[in-house]
Amino acid sequence: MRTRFAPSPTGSLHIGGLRTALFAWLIAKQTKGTFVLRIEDTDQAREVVGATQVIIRTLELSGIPPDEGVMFDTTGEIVEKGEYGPYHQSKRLPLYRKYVDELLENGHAYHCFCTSERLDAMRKKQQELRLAPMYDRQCINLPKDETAKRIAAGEKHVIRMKIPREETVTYDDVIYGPLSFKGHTIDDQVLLKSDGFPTYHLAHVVDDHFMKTDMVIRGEEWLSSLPKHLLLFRAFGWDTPKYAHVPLLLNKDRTKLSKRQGDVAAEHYLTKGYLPEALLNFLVLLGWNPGTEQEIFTLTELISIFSLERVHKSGAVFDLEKLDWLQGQWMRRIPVEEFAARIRPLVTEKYTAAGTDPDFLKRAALIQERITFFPEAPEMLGYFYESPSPTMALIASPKQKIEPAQVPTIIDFLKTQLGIVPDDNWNRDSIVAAIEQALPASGFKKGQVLWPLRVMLTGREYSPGAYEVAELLGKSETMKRLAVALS
RNA sequence: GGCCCCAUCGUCUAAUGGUUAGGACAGCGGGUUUUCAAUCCGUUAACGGGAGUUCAAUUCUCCCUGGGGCUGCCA
Repeated sequence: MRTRFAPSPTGSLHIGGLRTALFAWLIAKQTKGTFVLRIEDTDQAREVVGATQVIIRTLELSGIPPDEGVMFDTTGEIVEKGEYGPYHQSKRLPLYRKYVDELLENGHAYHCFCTSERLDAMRKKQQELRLAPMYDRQCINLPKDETAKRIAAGEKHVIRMKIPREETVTYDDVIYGPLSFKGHTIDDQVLLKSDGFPTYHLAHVVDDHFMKTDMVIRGEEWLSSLPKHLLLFRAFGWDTPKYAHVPLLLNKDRTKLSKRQGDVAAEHYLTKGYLPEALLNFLVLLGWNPGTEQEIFTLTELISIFSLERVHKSGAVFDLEKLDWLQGQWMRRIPVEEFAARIRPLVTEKYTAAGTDPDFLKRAALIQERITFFPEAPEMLGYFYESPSPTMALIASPKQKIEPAQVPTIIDFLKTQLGIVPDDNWNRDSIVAAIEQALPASGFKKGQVLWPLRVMLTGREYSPGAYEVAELLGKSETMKRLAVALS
Protein backbone atom coordinates (compact mmCIF):
# COMPACT_ATOMS: atom_id res chain seq x y z
CA MET A 1 0.00 0.00 0.00
CA ARG A 2 1.14 3.53 -0.70
CA THR A 3 0.69 5.80 2.29
CA ARG A 4 1.95 9.28 2.82
CA PHE A 5 2.76 11.88 5.40
CA ALA A 6 2.12 15.43 4.26
CA PRO A 7 3.14 18.07 6.77
CA SER A 8 3.35 21.80 6.26
CA PRO A 9 6.80 23.31 6.76
CA THR A 10 5.52 25.77 9.33
CA GLY A 11 7.79 24.73 12.17
CA SER A 12 9.11 21.63 13.80
CA LEU A 13 7.42 18.29 13.40
CA HIS A 14 4.53 18.07 15.82
CA ILE A 15 4.59 15.07 18.13
CA GLY A 16 1.08 14.18 16.98
CA GLY A 17 2.31 14.40 13.42
CA LEU A 18 5.06 11.96 14.25
CA ARG A 19 2.48 9.52 15.54
CA THR A 20 0.42 9.90 12.37
CA ALA A 21 3.57 9.41 10.32
CA LEU A 22 4.38 6.30 12.34
CA PHE A 23 0.97 4.80 11.66
CA ALA A 24 1.31 5.54 7.96
CA TRP A 25 4.86 4.19 7.89
CA LEU A 26 3.78 0.97 9.63
CA ILE A 27 0.95 0.39 7.18
CA ALA A 28 3.30 0.93 4.25
CA LYS A 29 5.89 -1.44 5.69
CA GLN A 30 3.52 -4.20 6.63
CA THR A 31 2.04 -4.21 3.15
CA LYS A 32 5.48 -4.02 1.57
CA GLY A 33 4.36 -0.71 0.17
CA THR A 34 5.77 2.78 -0.01
CA PHE A 35 5.81 5.60 2.50
CA VAL A 36 5.81 8.97 0.77
CA LEU A 37 6.77 12.34 2.24
CA ARG A 38 5.09 15.30 0.58
CA ILE A 39 5.60 18.86 1.68
CA GLU A 40 2.46 20.98 1.78
CA ASP A 41 3.95 24.41 1.31
CA THR A 42 0.93 26.24 -0.03
CA ASP A 43 0.76 28.88 2.65
CA GLN A 44 3.56 31.25 1.84
CA ALA A 45 2.86 33.41 4.85
CA ARG A 46 3.30 30.64 7.39
CA GLU A 47 6.30 28.93 5.87
CA VAL A 48 9.32 28.66 8.14
CA VAL A 49 12.80 28.43 6.68
CA GLY A 50 14.48 25.18 7.61
CA ALA A 51 11.30 23.44 8.67
CA THR A 52 11.51 20.85 5.92
CA GLN A 53 14.98 19.84 7.06
CA VAL A 54 13.75 19.44 10.61
CA ILE A 55 10.84 17.31 9.47
CA ILE A 56 13.00 14.99 7.41
CA ARG A 57 15.65 14.79 10.09
CA THR A 58 13.10 13.96 12.77
CA LEU A 59 11.64 11.16 10.67
CA GLU A 60 15.12 9.82 10.02
CA LEU A 61 16.23 10.00 13.63
CA SER A 62 13.03 8.30 14.66
CA GLY A 63 13.71 5.44 12.31
CA ILE A 64 10.78 5.99 9.99
CA PRO A 65 12.28 7.74 6.95
CA PRO A 66 10.31 8.14 3.74
CA ASP A 67 10.82 5.75 0.83
CA GLU A 68 9.72 8.29 -1.72
CA GLY A 69 9.17 12.01 -2.02
CA VAL A 70 11.17 14.59 -0.16
CA MET A 71 14.29 13.33 1.60
CA PHE A 72 18.02 13.89 2.12
CA ASP A 73 20.64 12.70 -0.31
CA THR A 74 23.92 11.30 0.98
CA THR A 75 25.32 14.77 1.49
CA GLY A 76 22.34 15.95 3.50
CA GLU A 77 20.81 18.06 0.76
CA ILE A 78 17.06 18.01 0.31
CA VAL A 79 16.14 16.11 -2.81
CA GLU A 80 13.05 14.58 -4.34
CA LYS A 81 12.91 10.94 -5.24
CA GLY A 82 10.12 9.12 -7.04
CA GLU A 83 8.14 9.11 -10.24
CA TYR A 84 5.11 11.03 -9.06
CA GLY A 85 6.75 14.33 -8.21
CA PRO A 86 7.27 17.07 -7.68
CA TYR A 87 6.61 16.42 -4.01
CA HIS A 88 6.56 20.03 -2.91
CA GLN A 89 3.12 21.45 -3.56
CA SER A 90 4.59 24.82 -4.42
CA LYS A 91 6.12 23.16 -7.48
CA ARG A 92 2.79 21.79 -8.69
CA LEU A 93 0.91 25.02 -9.28
CA PRO A 94 0.19 24.45 -13.02
CA LEU A 95 -1.34 21.10 -12.18
CA TYR A 96 -3.77 22.58 -9.67
CA ARG A 97 -4.63 25.32 -12.11
CA LYS A 98 -5.42 22.79 -14.79
CA TYR A 99 -7.75 20.80 -12.60
CA VAL A 100 -9.47 23.75 -11.06
CA ASP A 101 -10.19 24.93 -14.62
CA GLU A 102 -11.74 21.58 -15.31
CA LEU A 103 -13.99 22.05 -12.29
CA LEU A 104 -14.91 25.52 -13.53
CA GLU A 105 -15.92 24.11 -16.90
CA ASN A 106 -17.97 21.30 -15.38
CA GLY A 107 -19.83 23.65 -13.10
CA HIS A 108 -18.33 22.28 -9.91
CA ALA A 109 -16.59 25.52 -9.09
CA TYR A 110 -17.00 29.26 -9.61
CA HIS A 111 -15.07 32.51 -9.37
CA CYS A 112 -15.59 34.64 -6.31
CA PHE A 113 -14.59 38.30 -6.11
CA CYS A 114 -15.71 38.95 -2.57
CA THR A 115 -13.23 40.88 -0.48
CA SER A 116 -12.16 39.60 2.89
CA GLU A 117 -13.83 42.69 4.39
CA ARG A 118 -17.15 41.67 2.92
CA LEU A 119 -16.66 38.08 4.04
CA ASP A 120 -15.83 39.19 7.56
CA ALA A 121 -18.91 41.36 7.73
CA MET A 122 -21.00 38.54 6.34
CA ARG A 123 -19.77 36.10 8.96
CA LYS A 124 -20.28 38.59 11.71
CA LYS A 125 -23.88 39.08 10.69
CA GLN A 126 -24.43 35.34 10.44
CA GLN A 127 -23.04 34.88 13.93
CA GLU A 128 -25.39 37.51 15.28
CA LEU A 129 -28.33 35.79 13.65
CA ARG A 130 -27.06 32.50 15.11
CA LEU A 131 -26.62 31.02 11.68
CA ALA A 132 -23.77 28.80 10.58
CA PRO A 133 -21.07 31.04 9.10
CA MET A 134 -20.99 30.02 5.46
CA TYR A 135 -20.30 31.75 2.18
CA ASP A 136 -23.56 33.30 1.00
CA ARG A 137 -22.90 32.49 -2.66
CA GLN A 138 -23.08 36.08 -3.80
CA CYS A 139 -20.79 35.30 -6.74
CA ILE A 140 -22.22 31.94 -7.72
CA ASN A 141 -24.23 33.16 -10.67
CA LEU A 142 -22.06 35.89 -12.06
CA PRO A 143 -22.45 36.13 -15.84
CA LYS A 144 -19.56 34.66 -17.78
CA ASP A 145 -18.66 37.86 -19.57
CA GLU A 146 -18.68 39.87 -16.36
CA THR A 147 -16.41 37.32 -14.73
CA ALA A 148 -14.06 37.40 -17.70
CA LYS A 149 -14.03 41.19 -17.70
CA ARG A 150 -13.24 41.45 -14.01
CA ILE A 151 -10.48 38.91 -14.28
CA ALA A 152 -9.04 40.73 -17.28
CA ALA A 153 -9.14 43.94 -15.26
CA GLY A 154 -6.91 42.24 -12.72
CA GLU A 155 -9.49 42.07 -9.99
CA LYS A 156 -8.51 39.80 -7.12
CA HIS A 157 -10.52 36.64 -6.90
CA VAL A 158 -10.58 33.09 -5.63
CA ILE A 159 -12.18 29.95 -6.97
CA ARG A 160 -14.75 28.24 -4.82
CA MET A 161 -16.12 24.77 -4.88
CA LYS A 162 -19.82 24.47 -5.58
CA ILE A 163 -21.24 22.06 -3.03
CA PRO A 164 -24.35 20.10 -4.01
CA ARG A 165 -26.41 21.20 -1.06
CA GLU A 166 -29.30 18.80 -1.44
CA GLU A 167 -27.07 15.79 -1.06
CA THR A 168 -25.89 13.77 1.90
CA VAL A 169 -22.32 12.55 1.66
CA THR A 170 -21.51 9.29 3.39
CA TYR A 171 -18.27 7.45 3.96
CA ASP A 172 -17.00 4.44 5.87
CA ASP A 173 -13.81 5.54 7.59
CA VAL A 174 -11.25 2.86 8.38
CA ILE A 175 -11.19 3.95 12.02
CA TYR A 176 -14.39 5.92 12.60
CA GLY A 177 -16.72 3.72 10.60
CA PRO A 178 -19.85 5.06 8.89
CA LEU A 179 -20.04 8.85 8.67
CA SER A 180 -22.57 11.12 7.06
CA PHE A 181 -22.68 14.82 6.24
CA LYS A 182 -25.59 16.85 4.95
CA GLY A 183 -24.70 18.92 1.90
CA HIS A 184 -26.40 22.09 3.05
CA THR A 185 -24.07 22.25 6.04
CA ILE A 186 -20.95 22.18 3.89
CA ASP A 187 -19.41 25.50 2.90
CA ASP A 188 -18.39 26.43 -0.64
CA GLN A 189 -14.75 25.98 0.15
CA VAL A 190 -12.07 28.10 -1.50
CA LEU A 191 -10.01 25.83 -3.75
CA LEU A 192 -7.65 28.30 -5.35
CA LYS A 193 -6.49 31.37 -3.46
CA SER A 194 -6.04 34.76 -5.06
CA ASP A 195 -2.28 34.25 -5.08
CA GLY A 196 -2.73 31.27 -7.37
CA PHE A 197 -1.89 28.73 -4.69
CA PRO A 198 -4.32 25.93 -3.95
CA THR A 199 -5.85 25.42 -0.54
CA TYR A 200 -5.23 22.19 1.30
CA HIS A 201 -8.47 20.72 0.01
CA LEU A 202 -7.68 21.00 -3.69
CA ALA A 203 -4.02 20.12 -3.30
CA HIS A 204 -4.77 17.06 -1.18
CA VAL A 205 -7.21 15.61 -3.69
CA VAL A 206 -5.11 16.30 -6.77
CA ASP A 207 -1.89 15.10 -5.19
CA ASP A 208 -3.19 11.97 -3.57
CA HIS A 209 -4.79 11.04 -6.84
CA PHE A 210 -1.69 11.53 -8.93
CA MET A 211 0.66 10.17 -6.30
CA LYS A 212 -1.49 7.05 -6.19
CA THR A 213 -2.05 7.14 -2.46
CA ASP A 214 -4.00 4.07 -1.39
CA MET A 215 -4.80 5.23 2.08
CA VAL A 216 -4.87 8.71 3.55
CA ILE A 217 -3.93 8.49 7.22
CA ARG A 218 -4.34 11.85 8.94
CA GLY A 219 -5.54 13.47 12.13
CA GLU A 220 -9.14 13.55 13.27
CA GLU A 221 -9.24 17.32 12.85
CA TRP A 222 -9.78 16.62 9.15
CA LEU A 223 -12.94 14.64 9.65
CA SER A 224 -15.26 17.56 9.05
CA SER A 225 -13.47 18.43 5.79
CA LEU A 226 -13.84 14.90 4.50
CA PRO A 227 -17.08 15.46 2.54
CA LYS A 228 -15.42 18.26 0.57
CA HIS A 229 -12.63 15.92 -0.42
CA LEU A 230 -15.03 13.14 -1.30
CA LEU A 231 -17.04 15.50 -3.47
CA LEU A 232 -13.90 16.67 -5.22
CA PHE A 233 -12.81 13.14 -6.06
CA ARG A 234 -16.25 12.55 -7.51
CA ALA A 235 -16.25 15.80 -9.48
CA PHE A 236 -12.96 14.76 -11.06
CA GLY A 237 -14.23 11.26 -11.71
CA TRP A 238 -11.39 9.73 -9.71
CA ASP A 239 -11.39 6.78 -7.35
CA THR A 240 -11.39 7.76 -3.72
CA PRO A 241 -8.55 6.51 -1.56
CA LYS A 242 -9.29 4.87 1.76
CA TYR A 243 -9.32 7.29 4.66
CA ALA A 244 -8.19 6.51 8.19
CA HIS A 245 -8.61 9.40 10.59
CA VAL A 246 -6.62 8.92 13.74
CA PRO A 247 -7.75 10.28 17.11
CA LEU A 248 -6.07 13.41 18.39
CA LEU A 249 -3.39 13.76 21.01
CA LEU A 250 -4.69 15.86 23.87
CA ASN A 251 -3.42 18.25 26.52
CA LYS A 252 -4.07 17.38 30.15
CA ASP A 253 -7.27 19.42 29.93
CA ARG A 254 -8.30 17.29 26.95
CA THR A 255 -8.03 20.04 24.37
CA LYS A 256 -6.07 19.43 21.18
CA LEU A 257 -2.40 19.12 22.06
CA SER A 258 -0.92 22.55 21.72
CA LYS A 259 2.31 24.41 22.10
CA ARG A 260 1.21 26.46 25.04
CA GLN A 261 0.85 23.49 27.32
CA GLY A 262 4.15 21.73 26.77
CA ASP A 263 6.58 20.64 24.20
CA VAL A 264 4.95 19.45 21.02
CA ALA A 265 8.08 19.43 18.89
CA ALA A 266 9.02 15.82 18.27
CA GLU A 267 12.73 16.61 18.01
CA HIS A 268 12.62 18.16 21.46
CA TYR A 269 12.16 14.69 22.90
CA LEU A 270 14.92 13.28 20.77
CA THR A 271 17.40 16.00 21.69
CA LYS A 272 16.42 15.73 25.32
CA GLY A 273 17.66 12.17 25.12
CA TYR A 274 14.58 10.04 24.69
CA LEU A 275 15.42 7.04 22.60
CA PRO A 276 13.53 6.89 19.31
CA GLU A 277 12.51 3.37 20.27
CA ALA A 278 10.97 4.66 23.49
CA LEU A 279 9.29 7.61 21.85
CA LEU A 280 7.70 5.57 19.07
CA ASN A 281 6.76 2.84 21.52
CA PHE A 282 5.02 5.47 23.61
CA LEU A 283 3.27 7.08 20.66
CA VAL A 284 1.99 3.86 19.18
CA LEU A 285 0.31 3.03 22.48
CA LEU A 286 -1.66 6.25 22.37
CA GLY A 287 -4.83 5.09 20.69
CA TRP A 288 -3.68 1.62 19.74
CA ASN A 289 -3.13 -1.65 21.59
CA PRO A 290 -2.07 -5.07 20.37
CA GLY A 291 -4.87 -6.97 22.09
CA THR A 292 -2.29 -8.73 24.23
CA GLU A 293 -0.52 -7.53 27.33
CA GLN A 294 2.69 -6.76 25.52
CA GLU A 295 3.81 -3.16 26.03
CA ILE A 296 7.33 -3.02 24.68
CA PHE A 297 7.67 -3.26 20.95
CA THR A 298 10.47 -2.91 18.47
CA LEU A 299 9.62 -1.30 15.16
CA THR A 300 9.99 -4.69 13.53
CA GLU A 301 7.44 -6.20 15.88
CA LEU A 302 5.10 -3.32 15.25
CA ILE A 303 5.28 -3.86 11.52
CA SER A 304 3.86 -7.31 11.96
CA ILE A 305 1.28 -6.66 14.68
CA PHE A 306 0.05 -3.11 14.14
CA SER A 307 -3.41 -2.70 12.71
CA LEU A 308 -5.67 0.27 12.18
CA GLU A 309 -8.63 -1.88 13.22
CA ARG A 310 -7.28 -1.76 16.76
CA VAL A 311 -6.91 2.01 16.78
CA HIS A 312 -9.79 3.44 18.71
CA LYS A 313 -11.76 6.61 18.29
CA SER A 314 -11.28 8.79 21.31
CA GLY A 315 -8.42 11.17 21.81
CA ALA A 316 -5.54 10.28 24.10
CA VAL A 317 -4.00 12.58 26.68
CA PHE A 318 -0.30 13.05 25.99
CA ASP A 319 0.97 12.18 29.46
CA LEU A 320 4.74 11.83 29.70
CA GLU A 321 4.86 9.61 32.77
CA LYS A 322 4.64 6.42 30.84
CA LEU A 323 7.17 7.70 28.35
CA ASP A 324 9.70 7.99 31.16
CA TRP A 325 9.09 4.41 32.16
CA LEU A 326 9.45 3.22 28.57
CA GLN A 327 12.63 5.25 28.28
CA GLY A 328 14.07 3.34 31.24
CA GLN A 329 13.01 0.04 29.77
CA TRP A 330 14.66 0.84 26.47
CA MET A 331 17.82 2.24 28.07
CA ARG A 332 18.32 -1.03 29.86
CA ARG A 333 17.84 -3.02 26.67
CA ILE A 334 20.70 -1.37 24.82
CA PRO A 335 23.70 -3.71 24.54
CA VAL A 336 26.28 -2.40 27.01
CA GLU A 337 28.95 -1.84 24.33
CA GLU A 338 26.52 0.30 22.39
CA PHE A 339 25.50 2.11 25.53
CA ALA A 340 29.11 2.91 26.33
CA ALA A 341 29.74 4.09 22.80
CA ARG A 342 26.74 6.39 22.98
CA ILE A 343 27.72 8.11 26.21
CA ARG A 344 31.45 8.19 25.69
CA PRO A 345 31.52 11.35 23.58
CA LEU A 346 29.32 13.11 26.12
CA VAL A 347 31.51 12.12 29.03
CA THR A 348 34.70 12.91 27.13
CA GLU A 349 33.43 16.36 26.39
CA LYS A 350 33.47 17.09 30.10
CA TYR A 351 36.29 14.78 31.20
CA THR A 352 38.96 14.36 28.55
CA ALA A 353 40.38 11.32 30.31
CA ALA A 354 37.26 9.33 29.50
CA GLY A 355 38.31 9.35 25.87
CA THR A 356 41.27 7.10 26.54
CA ASP A 357 39.95 5.28 29.58
CA PRO A 358 40.49 1.52 29.06
CA ASP A 359 37.89 0.74 31.71
CA PHE A 360 35.20 2.96 30.25
CA LEU A 361 32.95 0.06 29.35
CA LYS A 362 32.94 -1.19 32.94
CA ARG A 363 32.14 2.22 34.31
CA ALA A 364 29.35 2.65 31.78
CA ALA A 365 27.90 -0.70 32.78
CA LEU A 366 27.64 0.57 36.34
CA ILE A 367 25.29 3.38 35.43
CA GLN A 368 23.27 1.78 32.67
CA GLU A 369 20.64 0.37 34.96
CA ARG A 370 20.08 3.63 36.80
CA ILE A 371 20.33 6.21 34.02
CA THR A 372 17.30 7.74 32.35
CA PHE A 373 18.90 10.01 29.73
CA PHE A 374 22.29 9.91 28.03
CA PRO A 375 23.17 13.48 29.02
CA GLU A 376 23.11 12.43 32.67
CA ALA A 377 26.14 10.23 32.07
CA PRO A 378 28.93 12.80 32.64
CA GLU A 379 27.49 13.76 36.00
CA MET A 380 26.94 10.14 36.96
CA LEU A 381 30.52 9.17 36.11
CA GLY A 382 32.22 12.36 37.24
CA TYR A 383 33.92 10.92 40.31
CA PHE A 384 35.90 8.51 38.17
CA TYR A 385 37.61 11.42 36.48
CA GLU A 386 37.99 14.00 39.19
CA SER A 387 38.63 13.74 42.91
CA PRO A 388 35.52 14.07 45.01
CA SER A 389 35.24 16.37 48.00
CA PRO A 390 33.39 14.36 50.61
CA THR A 391 32.02 16.24 53.59
CA MET A 392 31.51 15.21 57.17
CA ALA A 393 27.93 16.38 56.86
CA LEU A 394 27.28 13.79 54.19
CA ILE A 395 29.14 10.95 55.82
CA ALA A 396 27.66 11.33 59.28
CA SER A 397 24.30 10.10 58.11
CA PRO A 398 21.64 9.79 60.79
CA LYS A 399 19.82 7.34 58.58
CA GLN A 400 22.86 5.06 58.66
CA LYS A 401 23.28 5.71 62.38
CA ILE A 402 26.69 7.27 61.96
CA GLU A 403 27.89 9.83 64.52
CA PRO A 404 30.54 12.33 63.44
CA ALA A 405 32.74 11.09 66.25
CA GLN A 406 32.75 7.58 64.81
CA VAL A 407 33.86 8.64 61.36
CA PRO A 408 37.64 8.59 61.93
CA THR A 409 37.39 5.12 63.41
CA ILE A 410 35.33 3.90 60.49
CA ILE A 411 37.78 5.33 57.99
CA ASP A 412 40.69 3.74 59.82
CA PHE A 413 38.85 0.45 59.72
CA LEU A 414 38.34 0.79 55.97
CA LYS A 415 41.97 1.71 55.38
CA THR A 416 43.16 -1.26 57.38
CA GLN A 417 40.87 -3.78 55.78
CA LEU A 418 41.31 -2.58 52.24
CA GLY A 419 45.03 -2.28 52.86
CA ILE A 420 45.32 -6.01 53.32
CA VAL A 421 43.85 -6.79 49.93
CA PRO A 422 46.83 -7.68 47.71
CA ASP A 423 47.46 -5.27 44.83
CA ASP A 424 47.25 -8.04 42.30
CA ASN A 425 43.98 -9.38 43.68
CA TRP A 426 41.99 -6.15 43.83
CA ASN A 427 38.52 -7.16 42.79
CA ARG A 428 35.04 -6.97 44.11
CA ASP A 429 35.09 -10.38 45.78
CA SER A 430 38.25 -9.78 47.73
CA ILE A 431 37.13 -6.29 48.71
CA VAL A 432 33.85 -7.70 50.01
CA ALA A 433 35.69 -10.43 51.87
CA ALA A 434 38.21 -8.06 53.42
CA ILE A 435 35.52 -5.81 54.81
CA GLU A 436 32.79 -8.22 55.75
CA GLN A 437 35.03 -10.70 57.53
CA ALA A 438 36.16 -8.00 59.90
CA LEU A 439 32.74 -6.51 60.37
CA PRO A 440 31.49 -8.59 63.32
CA ALA A 441 34.56 -7.85 65.41
CA SER A 442 34.41 -4.14 64.59
CA GLY A 443 30.97 -3.72 66.04
CA PHE A 444 29.84 -1.72 63.03
CA LYS A 445 26.90 -2.51 60.88
CA LYS A 446 27.34 -2.92 57.17
CA GLY A 447 25.72 0.41 56.41
CA GLN A 448 27.95 2.17 58.89
CA VAL A 449 31.05 1.31 56.91
CA LEU A 450 29.76 1.04 53.37
CA TRP A 451 28.00 4.38 53.34
CA PRO A 452 31.18 6.21 54.39
CA LEU A 453 33.25 4.20 51.93
CA ARG A 454 30.92 5.08 49.09
CA VAL A 455 30.86 8.75 50.04
CA MET A 456 34.65 8.93 50.40
CA LEU A 457 35.04 7.41 46.95
CA THR A 458 32.33 9.32 45.13
CA GLY A 459 31.52 12.39 47.17
CA ARG A 460 27.91 11.79 46.18
CA GLU A 461 24.74 11.16 48.05
CA TYR A 462 23.69 8.68 45.37
CA SER A 463 25.86 6.48 43.22
CA PRO A 464 26.47 2.87 42.29
CA GLY A 465 27.56 0.59 45.11
CA ALA A 466 30.72 1.14 47.15
CA TYR A 467 32.23 -2.23 46.22
CA GLU A 468 31.76 -1.72 42.50
CA VAL A 469 33.18 1.79 42.60
CA ALA A 470 36.16 0.70 44.69
CA GLU A 471 36.92 -2.12 42.31
CA LEU A 472 36.92 0.15 39.29
CA LEU A 473 38.88 2.89 41.01
CA GLY A 474 41.73 0.49 41.78
CA LYS A 475 43.54 0.03 45.03
CA SER A 476 45.85 2.99 45.05
CA GLU A 477 43.17 5.48 44.07
CA THR A 478 40.81 3.99 46.64
CA MET A 479 43.41 4.30 49.38
CA LYS A 480 44.21 7.81 48.27
CA ARG A 481 40.59 8.88 48.48
CA LEU A 482 40.23 7.35 51.93
CA ALA A 483 43.11 9.52 53.10
CA VAL A 484 41.47 12.78 52.04
CA ALA A 485 40.66 15.20 54.84
CA LEU A 486 36.98 15.86 55.31
CA SER A 487 35.57 19.32 54.97
C1' G B 1 -24.49 29.23 17.70
C1' G B 2 -24.19 25.36 13.46
C1' C B 3 -22.09 20.73 11.73
C1' C B 4 -19.29 16.31 12.78
C1' C B 5 -17.07 13.04 16.30
C1' C B 6 -16.20 10.84 21.08
C1' A B 7 -17.29 8.77 26.37
C1' U B 8 -14.15 2.11 31.23
C1' C B 9 -9.45 3.54 37.16
C1' G B 10 -5.70 10.12 37.79
C1' U B 11 -3.35 8.62 32.69
C1' C B 12 -2.78 4.86 28.49
C1' U B 13 -6.00 0.87 27.73
C1' A B 14 -8.51 -4.66 27.69
C1' A B 15 -12.79 -7.58 27.88
C1' U B 16 -18.02 -9.05 28.14
C1' G B 17 -25.57 -9.56 26.95
C1' G B 18 -24.52 -13.05 32.96
C1' U B 19 -16.86 -11.59 35.06
C1' U B 20 -14.49 -10.69 41.86
C1' A B 21 -14.65 -5.39 35.00
C1' G B 22 -8.23 -7.38 33.41
C1' G B 23 -3.26 -5.09 32.35
C1' A B 24 0.34 -1.00 32.23
C1' C B 25 2.12 3.93 34.07
C1' A B 26 1.64 6.97 38.21
C1' G B 27 0.28 6.62 43.64
C1' C B 28 0.49 3.93 48.20
C1' G B 29 2.55 -0.27 51.32
C1' G B 30 6.23 -3.91 51.71
C1' G B 31 10.61 -7.32 50.31
C1' U B 32 15.72 -7.06 48.56
C1' U B 33 19.70 -3.57 49.42
C1' U B 34 25.42 0.48 51.93
C1' U B 35 22.60 5.15 49.07
C1' C B 36 19.88 6.13 44.68
C1' A B 37 18.14 3.53 40.80
C1' A B 38 16.81 -1.16 39.12
C1' U B 39 14.00 -5.40 40.60
C1' C B 40 10.16 -8.45 43.16
C1' C B 41 5.45 -8.78 45.95
C1' G B 42 1.02 -6.52 47.51
C1' U B 43 -2.59 -2.55 47.20
C1' U B 44 -5.95 2.04 46.31
C1' A B 45 -8.73 3.40 41.94
C1' A B 46 -13.28 3.10 36.53
C1' C B 47 -18.12 1.32 33.32
C1' G B 48 -21.18 9.96 33.18
C1' G B 49 -26.92 10.10 33.84
C1' G B 50 -31.93 8.56 32.31
C1' A B 51 -35.21 5.68 29.51
C1' G B 52 -35.98 1.41 26.20
C1' U B 53 -34.93 -3.83 24.40
C1' U B 54 -33.94 -8.32 27.37
C1' C B 55 -34.80 -13.27 32.21
C1' A B 56 -30.25 -10.24 32.45
C1' A B 57 -27.01 -4.38 30.22
C1' U B 58 -20.92 -1.52 31.39
C1' U B 59 -21.88 -4.03 26.61
C1' C B 60 -27.49 -3.07 21.93
C1' U B 61 -31.04 1.49 20.81
C1' C B 62 -32.68 6.44 21.98
C1' C B 63 -32.36 10.89 24.81
C1' C B 64 -29.60 13.92 28.08
C1' U B 65 -25.05 15.46 30.03
C1' G B 66 -20.04 16.14 29.41
C1' G B 67 -15.77 16.61 26.26
C1' G B 68 -13.40 17.46 21.62
C1' G B 69 -12.74 18.88 16.41
C1' C B 70 -14.22 21.98 12.48
C1' U B 71 -16.68 26.41 11.40
C1' G B 72 -9.93 31.08 7.30
C1' C B 73 -7.99 33.12 0.48
C1' C B 74 -4.14 27.97 7.74
C1' A B 75 -2.98 23.15 7.35
